[in-house]
Amino acid sequence: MRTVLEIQRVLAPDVVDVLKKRYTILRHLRHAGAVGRRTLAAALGMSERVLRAETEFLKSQGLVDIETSGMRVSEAGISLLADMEPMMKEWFGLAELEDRLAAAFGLRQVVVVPGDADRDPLAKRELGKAGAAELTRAAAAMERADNEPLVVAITGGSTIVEVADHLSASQGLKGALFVPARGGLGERVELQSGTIASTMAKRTGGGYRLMHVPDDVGEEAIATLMSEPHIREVADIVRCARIAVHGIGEAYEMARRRRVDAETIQKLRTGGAVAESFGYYYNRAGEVVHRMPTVGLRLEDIQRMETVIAVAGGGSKAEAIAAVLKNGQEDVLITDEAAATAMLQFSSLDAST
Amino acid sequence: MRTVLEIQRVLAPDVVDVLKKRYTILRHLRHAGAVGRRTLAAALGMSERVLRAETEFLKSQGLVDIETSGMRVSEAGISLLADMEPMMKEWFGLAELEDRLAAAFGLRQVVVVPGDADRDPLAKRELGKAGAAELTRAAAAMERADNEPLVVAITGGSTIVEVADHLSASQGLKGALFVPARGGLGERVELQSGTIASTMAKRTGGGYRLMHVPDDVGEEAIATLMSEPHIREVADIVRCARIAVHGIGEAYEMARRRRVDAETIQKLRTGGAVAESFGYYYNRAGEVVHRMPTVGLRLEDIQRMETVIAVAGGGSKAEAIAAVLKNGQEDVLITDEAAATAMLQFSSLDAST
DNA sequence: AATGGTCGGGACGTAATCGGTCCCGGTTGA
DNA sequence: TCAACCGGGACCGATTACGTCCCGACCATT
Repeated sequence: MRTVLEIQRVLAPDVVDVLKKRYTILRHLRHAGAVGRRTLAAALGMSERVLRAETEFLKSQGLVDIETSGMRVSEAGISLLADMEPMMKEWFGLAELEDRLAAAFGLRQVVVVPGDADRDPLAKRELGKAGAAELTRAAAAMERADNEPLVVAITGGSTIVEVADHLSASQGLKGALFVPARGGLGERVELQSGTIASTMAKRTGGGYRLMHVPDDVGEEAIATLMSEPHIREVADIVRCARIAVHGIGEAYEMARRRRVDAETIQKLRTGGAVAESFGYYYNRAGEVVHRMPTVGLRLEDIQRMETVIAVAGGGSKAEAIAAVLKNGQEDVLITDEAAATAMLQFSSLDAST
Repeated sequence: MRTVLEIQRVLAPDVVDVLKKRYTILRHLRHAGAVGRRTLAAALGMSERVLRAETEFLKSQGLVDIETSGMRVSEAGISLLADMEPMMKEWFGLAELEDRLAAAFGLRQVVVVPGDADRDPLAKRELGKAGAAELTRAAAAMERADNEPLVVAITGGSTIVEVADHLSASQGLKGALFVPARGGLGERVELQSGTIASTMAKRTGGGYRLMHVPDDVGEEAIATLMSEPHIREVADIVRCARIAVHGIGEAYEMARRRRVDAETIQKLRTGGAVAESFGYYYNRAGEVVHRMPTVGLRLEDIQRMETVIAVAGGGSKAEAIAAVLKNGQEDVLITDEAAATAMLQFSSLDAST
């Protein structure tokens, strides 16, 4: 039997956010006493208008009193706040996880959604939603020349599909150009980066480019391909990408899905590969032990990038995520509660050995 | 300590509606099996588009599967539905109350909101919201000549203030003309019908007219006033009203608030007055025992009206509401759970004696 | 095999809402 | 006395919601 809250998370997923927002406002307001809209909005990092809408709502519910000197929480509001405190603790536990992860892996920002993507499809959707939100925000924050489209590099995987599905048209992403970070990597077509890039373009009203590169070609064939003008052109665009959104996979799982040859498997095994991202395989220390031979982004391109967003969750991926983050290209991580908890355990174990 | 649900009812009142809507869709869908959008929309009385948005959401949550033959509830949906059933019963209890009230008092439609307006301010707000929704719907359903504004007659009272506060601009009410149903009845200004009419006009973008009639004048003075062109003009407009929205009060309570003279009090007492509405006082049988002398709507005008909406709640008003409804001018009743339950008790008592 | 009805999905224009921004007159506290 | 801050009002572009119609696919009946 599910709880009321779980049912709501399925049937009306946004309410949790709304509740959290209003709770936060009430809390700050109780702490700050009589304070005005602009001051409060600045303190909470909200825009004046949305905070205004919220406070007007809270006023209409009789939870805050509005006086000429400012707003303050009413008796009813204080009582409600007290009743909410315990049930909010659970949700705000995530904020603490975020801070600890950001510190442990040197990230600019971390978002942790509740649940475990391994077991709960909802958690995966939440990952996608959060990823889409971060991408949108990152794009909005970029300074852009008018004539130059914002290039966003995308990898494949089911998690990134979720990100694509939660994107929508916005100012920041208007006219953005979505490109696959790397060429064909032998996935199913609906999980391939090209498919995802086109979805994103469609949903945001942007454009996209594809690299039509055959799978399973050798290093020398890549060199030949790169001299093709079509491929070359797209590859050049990809290297101008300012944002990248990528998933993270377990090394062997990815190798299996991509049907890599026995020789490579052996290489991964001797190298102790645990993680895959962007077609690179990493060991637990975050060192690259193998690189899929295909065109597109190289590690140094990723380093140059302004915002690299990793989206991956599920307890089973914790080790892989930690490994990739140790390599240290990422700026933003979107993950779930299960992975976050496990990652912190890994990282404290490493620190102690 | 409040329950999660009660907290939500305060902090996010709309979710209950959303939940109910989605639950209803799931339920009907489970019952109907594979069925299409249009068919389902017709069965549920929704527009095709909103049902589509909902089913797309339900699909995105994995609760329904969409096939070429139609939509059907998925395994996960069935399990969720089972979990929801008990918690929904509580909310759907209200639907049953609505049906019984409609049958008992011969009403076209009844809306029962949860709670007790006597004790819970939220219930009163819900009354206002439901009243505003019904008014909007009634207005939208009217056939209107282009050049003739839709006239809506309004009474006073705190409940109708709530209705006004929940109105917003809509197509149906565009250009509507709000008028006080009757002249000054000696209330506080913020509870007077004129004030409310102007609020409604402002919120909907419509117009309003006021009757500037002094309080406490005799019958003969009324006749004189009616010959005044200004008064006369507005009174004529009022009588063309096609919709009325009114509150219902307890007889003595209203008499007290309006500071009526001792003689009238005596008249009310001998007549057994229990209820007041539109300035008319009713006994338990629904007979008019007194009429406040002022200009505006007469009982026969109300009879002619296309839609008369009564909005009143609170257990203490149950008897008064029942009395007014027995007179039988009303088409639509908006009330709350406490009043609804008590009214049904009254009505069954009456039937048995 | 033909056909009429219903299916999901796509598209489009308009109404309504949201949200960023600025302004204003009043209040307050230094 | 005055500057800073207050709530409320207003405006406008961006975004969303929604009514409506169309299309090709599919199915059952003819």
